[in-house]
Amino acid sequence: MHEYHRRSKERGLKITPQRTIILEELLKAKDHPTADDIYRRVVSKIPNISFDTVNRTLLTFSKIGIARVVEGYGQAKRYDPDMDIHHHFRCIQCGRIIDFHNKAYDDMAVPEEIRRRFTVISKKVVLEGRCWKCAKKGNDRPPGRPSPTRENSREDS
Amino acid sequence: MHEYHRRSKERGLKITPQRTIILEELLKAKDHPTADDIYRRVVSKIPNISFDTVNRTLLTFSKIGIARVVEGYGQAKRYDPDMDIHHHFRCIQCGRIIDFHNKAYDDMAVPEEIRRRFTVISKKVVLEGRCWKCAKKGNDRPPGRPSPTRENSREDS
DNA sequence: TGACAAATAGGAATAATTCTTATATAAGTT
DNA sequence: AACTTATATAAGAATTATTCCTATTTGTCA
Repeated sequence: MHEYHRRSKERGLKITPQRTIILEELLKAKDHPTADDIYRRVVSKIPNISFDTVNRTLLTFSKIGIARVVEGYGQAKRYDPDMDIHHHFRCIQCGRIIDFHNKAYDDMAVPEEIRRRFTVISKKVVLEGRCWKCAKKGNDRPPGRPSPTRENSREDS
Repeated sequence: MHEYHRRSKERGLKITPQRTIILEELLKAKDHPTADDIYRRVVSKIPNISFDTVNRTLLTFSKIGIARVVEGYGQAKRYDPDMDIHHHFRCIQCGRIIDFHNKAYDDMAVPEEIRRRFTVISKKVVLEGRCWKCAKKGNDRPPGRPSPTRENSREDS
């Protein structure tokens, strides 16, 4: 929240009630909400807010570094308010993304070859496989369509 | 190609000329093409193929394990025919994804905590930052819209 | 308070993906 | 080689996600 004010001023961005409430909702989120998810949560507080504003604002947040877009696979963008280093496990069946922390992963060095050519800002390990729920269901069902965008449970993508 | 026949038979999938040509194009690709990219390449060989067939087929390939969908950030899905372990660098400005190999990364152990709860099938490190081209341009331009879906150069996303 | 750049709402437009349905075809069986 | 049938296809409609356009409003700073 403090970062929000600091970086906004730094970039000449205005503090609007819409942005503030969108940020509050995002920070509150324990999942990795889509723009549409946030829109639904925010619209109850600012009934006439437009989807475009929510979407634009989330992109703005990711540009100024107070949220990030997490990796997806062609579905809707998903945002993550946790800017600390952490890693992801992704279920190839339902699309759920689960955060985890691991010191060894945090400490991995960036290869010289890469550092020479690029400016590396962040680093993360992505593991893929099946979550306990999908493994239980049996892997006979096609891993086709990832989980629905709406109505998400805990520890969700 | 052999895997294609083996796994198709295993799953009761048919070998159709469309699928074969789509696979050939995918294997030929040195970038990470979108379904639309592949469609454009294939349509010159099978003029009346439908986009839907290409899209469906690519999804099928990723299900039977002869291609994979690479991480994106809300843009079109991108496919990768390289099933061997490798890692990605992604430019937050232009969206370009660059493959690289690194033995130390390949050898990282999967944390016990994760192995207990999930079935891990693949593992990869994703680095993010700016590529040399975007770093040169100066980072004044908003990192907003990622690179265009079309007209991609080499070493592209 | 006044000026003005930036942000917003609302709806239109575009992109990406998937669905529906009628038809065609690969692959196994005779 | 013909038969059978589950699977795949084309074509276009429909859905979902995202962005653009424009008139209007609103923070911010002098």
